[in-house]
Amino acid sequence: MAKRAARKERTHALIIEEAARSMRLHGTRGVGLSVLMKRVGRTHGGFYAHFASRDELVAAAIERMFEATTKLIDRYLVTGDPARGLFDFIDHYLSDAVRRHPERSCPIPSLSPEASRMTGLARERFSAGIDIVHTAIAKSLRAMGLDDPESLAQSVLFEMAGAMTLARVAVEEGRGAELLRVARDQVKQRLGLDALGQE
Amino acid sequence: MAKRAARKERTHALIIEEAARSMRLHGTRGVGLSVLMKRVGRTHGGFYAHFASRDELVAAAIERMFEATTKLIDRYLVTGDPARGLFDFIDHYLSDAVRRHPERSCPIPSLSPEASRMTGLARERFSAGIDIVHTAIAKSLRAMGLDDPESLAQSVLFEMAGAMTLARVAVEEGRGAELLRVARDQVKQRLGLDALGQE
DNA sequence: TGTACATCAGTGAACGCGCGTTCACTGATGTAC
DNA sequence: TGTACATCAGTGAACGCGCGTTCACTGATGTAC
Repeated sequence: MAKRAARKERTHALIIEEAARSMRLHGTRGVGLSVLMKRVGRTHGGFYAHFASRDELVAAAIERMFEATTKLIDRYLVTGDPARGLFDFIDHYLSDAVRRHPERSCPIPSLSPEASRMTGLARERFSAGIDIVHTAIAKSLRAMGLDDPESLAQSVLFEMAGAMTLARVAVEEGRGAELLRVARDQVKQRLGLDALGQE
Repeated sequence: MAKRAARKERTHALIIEEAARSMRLHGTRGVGLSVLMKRVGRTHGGFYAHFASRDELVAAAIERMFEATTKLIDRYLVTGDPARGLFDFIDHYLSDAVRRHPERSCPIPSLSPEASRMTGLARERFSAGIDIVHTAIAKSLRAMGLDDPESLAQSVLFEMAGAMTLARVAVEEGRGAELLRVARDQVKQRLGLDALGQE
């Protein structure tokens, strides 16, 4: 049977899921365990049947966040035409939907400065997550035959991360969406991808 | 005389200064009023002779942080040759010293995601601060005769903000400095500034 | 299949702690005459 | 210049609150025979 084990596993996954969600939205310090466990439908004392400490949860949540980003990479950057894939990846990564929903988007634009203040496993996982994105972009650029794909990929990732971060800060209505449009155009243009948009 | 007023003014400035320092280092939520007032050499109850609330201090500190950035802009981007000024601005903004000392650097790479979660004055000031940097870069690009300086300036600011943020996350020794070198080269290259480096 | 006991995910109350904020008080500074 | 009173930046203790963590307990699930 293992009915108990199955329920525990489900609870465990739900806690991580909810942490990944609300920490991207409010920052890693922005959610209390009490609220979090209530959202999962459990009482907050039960948390310690799953994690030894809050820090351990943060590390688990970061891992979970990058799994979502990895899925995105798999969708756009692993198979198919590299130029077309990268074009679509950029459109997705810098979409207005992503701007409005950090809770289900790549953690890099929402949590990087916090990550730079972390230590141990959480920090390492975040850093490793960034490397995964960089490597995937570099691979596409190399397949496209571009010069120095490693450096160019870094540059592109910097711009995309910065663009989403700053687009989220904009207060004026429509300004965030406008900044993202600029970023998409600029990134595509310098990768020679702008012609693809006219098909 | 106004000896009392002078002392109050000094204390007020010290509180903002220390807040601007430690909030860039640890995040706006990363410093308590008690520790902060101790660093200023006062007891923490005295805080409320200067600010109505902690939020008010955050707004004041953000204003202070951008004053430092504005000074940087004045130094590099207002007078003199625009290309040379921008070249030096990029070198400074993306220097390894800045990476190692967020406490005395531009708040954009260290606090933007937090800013996107703020409301009211603090949020508006942060957003206005970003605009100041963007406008200054755009002005230089226009003076250099580049196409669509507004969009290009956004793109460059995105990349610089993202580069510094991610360089600070890197764990491996020397990796952060390396990422910044890449970013400086890439930004200069796409602005046609790389030739200036050989003088 | 039925009974007796063991396990352990989850409950819910309590813990100490640091937080932002309040407040009665102090004593140096400032004002009035 | 001297005296009496007012001001108020700063003190230091206390406040309620939410935090992460602990713990005695429960009762459904699992195991042994």
